[in-house]
Amino acid sequence: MDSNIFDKFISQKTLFKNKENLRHNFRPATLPHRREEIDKISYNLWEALKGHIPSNMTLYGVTGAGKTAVTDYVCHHLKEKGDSMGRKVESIMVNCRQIDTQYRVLSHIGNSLLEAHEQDEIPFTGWPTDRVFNELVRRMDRRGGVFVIVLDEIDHLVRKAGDDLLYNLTSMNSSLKSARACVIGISNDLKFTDFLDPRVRSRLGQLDVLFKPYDAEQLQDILRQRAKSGLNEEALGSGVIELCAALAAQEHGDARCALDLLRISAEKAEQVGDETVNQNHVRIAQSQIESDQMTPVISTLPSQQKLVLASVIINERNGLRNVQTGQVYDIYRQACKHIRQNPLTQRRISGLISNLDMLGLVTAKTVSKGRYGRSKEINSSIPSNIDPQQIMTAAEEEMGVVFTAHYNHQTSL
DNA sequence: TGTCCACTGGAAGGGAGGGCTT
DNA sequence: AAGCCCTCCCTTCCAGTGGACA
Repeated sequence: MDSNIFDKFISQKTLFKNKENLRHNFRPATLPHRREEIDKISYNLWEALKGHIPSNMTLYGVTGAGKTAVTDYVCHHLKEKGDSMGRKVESIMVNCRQIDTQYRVLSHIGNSLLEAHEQDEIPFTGWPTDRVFNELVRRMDRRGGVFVIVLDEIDHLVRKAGDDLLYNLTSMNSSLKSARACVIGISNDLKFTDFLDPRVRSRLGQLDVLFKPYDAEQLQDILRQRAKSGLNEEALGSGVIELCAALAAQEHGDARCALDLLRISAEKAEQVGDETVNQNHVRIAQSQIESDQMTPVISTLPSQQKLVLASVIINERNGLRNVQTGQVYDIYRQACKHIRQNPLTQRRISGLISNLDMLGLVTAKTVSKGRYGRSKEINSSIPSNIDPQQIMTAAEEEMGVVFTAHYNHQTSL
């Protein structure tokens, strides 16, 4: 009889009741330890159900402190209540890390307001921004009701593109005729408002909500709640929840990290055919998460960034720690020479290093060495099993591809 | 106390590549 | 086709800087 490669999975006993419940973007029926924050936000958004404009809000807190989850949760309830009361309330969530220019945020919101039968999407480029804005206003007015615009990771956008978007969005109500809008900004950075124009700052900061990081015990509660609906009862070994919580508490109380740990630990246990998850699986999961997070980030890096990263690692593998920008630049230039590419300027490399720092691939601390100048102290955060030579080869291949494509293009003319 | 190093980081702007409008 | 617009990647220019050293 023919066997299918998937057959063994079908007959395999699973440890999960519902794996989705263990994902961080799953919305559970209750959110433990966030009563106060939920109350604050929902009290404000209650205005929307009365047909008034809620205050704009800014939510602060470290990653995995529940900002996004709470907002999503409250908005979901708001919509539900609005529907039952016959009030039109809509929330639109935009992640400003992925959608990170004014134009793109406006067009994203505008396109999310398209009715199913409509086809006139705002193009991803080509229009003047004010036209996109006017189109958005027109679409919101056509729908009517109150719109809650949630800008997640807003600090990222402000740093990159300035505060024009926030200026426009927070003064939107003067352009709207029948609809109303309020803005909720979510930020990991308490001080991002320093970058804002005072007018924008006062309009956006009408109501601030601070999310404290979860402590280990709170993380345990969260994990227990999710495990109850996500895992089979007998699947959970002793001390697993505690260990996941403790490890995540070290990561500044990141609930997202705790949930990932638990889920992947269970996957690991399942893969090797164990009937319960134990602490060993958690350790394995932890190291997998670390390298899993890193690899796709590195591979999607632009080729020049790859070269810079490789230069940092090469320095480090030669026993140099706390390398300065100039030293990285030297190695980078040699690398360019090696693969026959023109090096970029040091100013640009300095910027690319800061970029790598933001991505968490290196740490770059500006330090002053007095008479010997001011520079960055750079160290890589790359696990030792990643080979800088591979990164360089990848960069080289990409540049080669670009070159060939360019060359073919030229000759075909 | 002033100098000076090795940068940092902001600003302005160019040019290529994508697209829209007229 | 010409004239715009937006984004990305990059260069050039330059003022600013923390702290060791003379």
